[in-house]
Amino acid sequence: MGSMAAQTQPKQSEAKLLVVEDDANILELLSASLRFAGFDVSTATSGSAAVSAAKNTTPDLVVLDVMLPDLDGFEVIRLMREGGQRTPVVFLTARDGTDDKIRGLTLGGDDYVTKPFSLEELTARIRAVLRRTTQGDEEPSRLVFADLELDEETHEVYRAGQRVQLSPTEFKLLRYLMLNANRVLSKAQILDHVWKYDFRGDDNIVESYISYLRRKVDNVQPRLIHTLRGVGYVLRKPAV
Amino acid sequence: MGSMAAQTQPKQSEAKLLVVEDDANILELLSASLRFAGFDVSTATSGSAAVSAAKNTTPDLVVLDVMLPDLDGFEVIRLMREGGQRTPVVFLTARDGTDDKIRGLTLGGDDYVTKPFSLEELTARIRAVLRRTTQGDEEPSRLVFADLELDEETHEVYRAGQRVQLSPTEFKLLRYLMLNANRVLSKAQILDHVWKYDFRGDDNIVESYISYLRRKVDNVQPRLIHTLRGVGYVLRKPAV
DNA sequence: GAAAACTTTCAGGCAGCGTGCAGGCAAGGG
DNA sequence: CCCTTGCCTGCACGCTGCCTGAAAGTTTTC
Repeated sequence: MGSMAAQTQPKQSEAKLLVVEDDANILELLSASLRFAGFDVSTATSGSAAVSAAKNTTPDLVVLDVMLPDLDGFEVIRLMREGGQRTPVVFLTARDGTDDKIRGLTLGGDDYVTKPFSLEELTARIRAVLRRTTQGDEEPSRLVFADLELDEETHEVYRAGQRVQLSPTEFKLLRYLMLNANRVLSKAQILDHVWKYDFRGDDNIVESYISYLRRKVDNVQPRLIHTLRGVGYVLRKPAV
Repeated sequence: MGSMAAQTQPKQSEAKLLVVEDDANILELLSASLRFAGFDVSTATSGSAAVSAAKNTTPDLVVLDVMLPDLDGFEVIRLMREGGQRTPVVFLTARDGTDDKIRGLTLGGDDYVTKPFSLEELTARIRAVLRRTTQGDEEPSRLVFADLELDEETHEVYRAGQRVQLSPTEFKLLRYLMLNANRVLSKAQILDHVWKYDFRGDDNIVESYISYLRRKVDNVQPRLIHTLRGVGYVLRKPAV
């Protein structure tokens, strides 16, 4: 019969997140999708609200917009840490990389993502930070499906033991497919998760990247990337 | 005598739906058939009515036309969620994919269906979203009848253990037959459920697709798809 | 600041699919 | 037994969705 039990959720460890963001649209986008990804999400829309929320709910990680109406993100963190909390942070920043303060963040185990970002980018960073800071129960950084291997830390990809070079978008797409192996993904879903949220292009770009991936990663038997005409794509082992 | 108790309804969990649609014809079509499919349906014909209806009846899922006279669908959702409701949504949208806002709909477990749609398409999406968002009591995604198996998530179909490839319409038709196993379905009924509601064609297309299905899926003993001359078709195990 | 790598769009081509038609066959009634 | 009616299915046509090469546009690298 069919393969097997669950393949339940693309879920991650059920960690508690605090998401701090003043733009209502982006906040909604983030909380909806992070919740769906299996996190326990609470929210705040200002710096001061964030500080007290962090005190009460003791999140495992904070997703924090740098630009806030009252305090800026760095102030928020300073206050939290004065209060004794060492919660790791993933910052959301605007693209003006001139901001020196961002540098040096990765030293403390924190990280940042620049707006606009894709959800795959953000969740990958969140997972990576949690992996680093949650010592003990090693969340593995290596995804494996059939003879396909992808290492989230080193960004290395192997098919049938052979190293394959992927561009950033190709990598993100493949990771998304692997995290959702055996689940059919529509082009709309792929666009929503792998491309930046402000992308205004059409579905065809997904077709293009599927084509690139096939050439680089799926050019041997058995084929793993399958098209379901009118429905979407799926990563799976061929019929029994 | 006869087979047995019930085989009651093609019922899904008796979930409460709120259907929001301003076109009276379509609203009637939807509420009638969703009710028949076993849902507990309430309706609204404007955005503001929808918001307050949602507050009062706390539906398990909202079917929401994007184009409404007062607020648009996105505003409705925004207001509902500001009110603390996390109800999942299936949007009904026009086909002109140019609508930027469509992006991001698949993120929180929500989904959308483009007009014109078939009732099978819509109910399948509703079931899928409920399955995903109702954690806990796993509604199975696999329909089984005799040695026929159909997986709604992966779109895989097996007959007697053998994998069978179906086109989208073939798949929808088979799903409809399986959801209504042991119930006689007229060609008109099939046309109404499996084909888009604006289809203006001939009954003969149902005959054609039944023929395709027989060839692909019913070419072994015992035959499961039966013709009732002058009445319709039925999926059932041969006489005792 | 030039070159290389990467992303995005465009367009041609192809295969799978949906639909209508028509000839043939089977069932049922007179 | 023949005629009628309803159903089955092969065929053909046109359309849609998908794939991919190439070019244009953008970002990164050196």
